[in-house]
Amino acid sequence: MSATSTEAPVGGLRERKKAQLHDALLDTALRLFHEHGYQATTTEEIAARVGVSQRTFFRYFPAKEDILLEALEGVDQYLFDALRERPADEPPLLALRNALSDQWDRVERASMILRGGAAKLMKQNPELMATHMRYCHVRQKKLAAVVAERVGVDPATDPRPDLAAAVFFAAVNTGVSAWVAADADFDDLPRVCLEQLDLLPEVLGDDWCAQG
Amino acid sequence: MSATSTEAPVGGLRERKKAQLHDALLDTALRLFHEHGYQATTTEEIAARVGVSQRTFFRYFPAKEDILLEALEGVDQYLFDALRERPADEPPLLALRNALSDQWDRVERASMILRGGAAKLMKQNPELMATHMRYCHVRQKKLAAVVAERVGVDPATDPRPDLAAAVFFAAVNTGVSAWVAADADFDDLPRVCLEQLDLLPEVLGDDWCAQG
DNA sequence: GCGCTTTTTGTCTGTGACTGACATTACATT
DNA sequence: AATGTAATGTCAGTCACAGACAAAAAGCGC
Repeated sequence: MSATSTEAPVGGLRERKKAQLHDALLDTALRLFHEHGYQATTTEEIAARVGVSQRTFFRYFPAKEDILLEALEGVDQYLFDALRERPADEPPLLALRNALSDQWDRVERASMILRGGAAKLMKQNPELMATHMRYCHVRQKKLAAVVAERVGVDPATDPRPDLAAAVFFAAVNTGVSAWVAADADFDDLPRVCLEQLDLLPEVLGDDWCAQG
Repeated sequence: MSATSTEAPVGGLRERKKAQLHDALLDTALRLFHEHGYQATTTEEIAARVGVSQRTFFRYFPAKEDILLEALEGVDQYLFDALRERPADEPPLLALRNALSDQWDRVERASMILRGGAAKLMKQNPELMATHMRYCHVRQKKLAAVVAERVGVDPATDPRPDLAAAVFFAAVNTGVSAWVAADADFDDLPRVCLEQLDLLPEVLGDDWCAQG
């Protein structure tokens, strides 16, 4: 039932309950976001629904927004896995592009909440698009690490993995943004994003300036 | 004295006072951010220092963060101007790169608060980097409009201006991020950002994957 | 099972961003 | 000066979040 969780083989009762509560909070929050919208859902509501105090909620999630972060992290995980499975001789950004394409099937099956949910959430309140941007920083760092690992360089000294991750997210976010603006169907999302990625060479290139 | 303001030839007394108060709030806020940090500065403090109620502060700035947005908008204006002055036959991203280079001199002279300030602000609390990301959405849209105008396409139908703006900010932000991490001098900022922009073709290219 | 330590949770309290409602003041117009 | 309109102040309220401390619930040796 639980939408997320790495399902460790469990340690003591303590850790089990902790993980359980964590997942309960996450799932409940996402469900409430879906039902009433992000803003309209208070942290007290979430806590109450799960049966804990608001204070406890904040002990599991430093901020309300972190709920969204974790949800995205779940999605990113699929992307990372997909990236690792791409042939090593593919240049990084092409591999990312293809990984994005590969992962979509898995995401679709992953979370019902995400499927119809993220779509509606984004359309309901565009502020989430802005809120979402804030996390790109975190997500980029992780993606950069995976890219660096893949290429075999040190992300601390080589700026290219960071830049590649940034460009990738820039393109994908532009795609998401366009998709929201177009009010398109959920299944169109990947296509729109891939289009942006495929457009990168042209946008970067020199043959784009003199025309009407 | 005033750091910002388009200095209209003034209409009635009303509008003059309004603009005056707006600038006073902006300047005071930035000064306080610089002195005590962003978090430590309360909206009440800002309002009190200017001599108005907190409620009035929020009537001028929908959120505390909007102070930062407006400050950035001021900077962006220089970038837009610089971009418009670049030769028309330069491809968009190269023109952006050069515009960034061009604008720096003007920015340096523009605001004392920005000069030593933004640097310290970013280093003091890295959360601002994340906060800052949120605004890229807004800034990107505006930049995309300028790019579209320059190239002579409709930004509503052609996705390339949006993508170009997104990629540009992605690179610049990666540069800023690296600069903050390196704890470098303020004057190094433009160089670091330009480096990222110059690195774009390589990162996009195919000749980057097989090496140790 | 029974104390004892450690972790986790609840409760209380407080701060600070932000908002709606409404009275009040200040400019504008005639 | 009279009156309408826009700006401001005041007040009360919501909500995200944080510190402090006590209560409850593991874990652990006996």
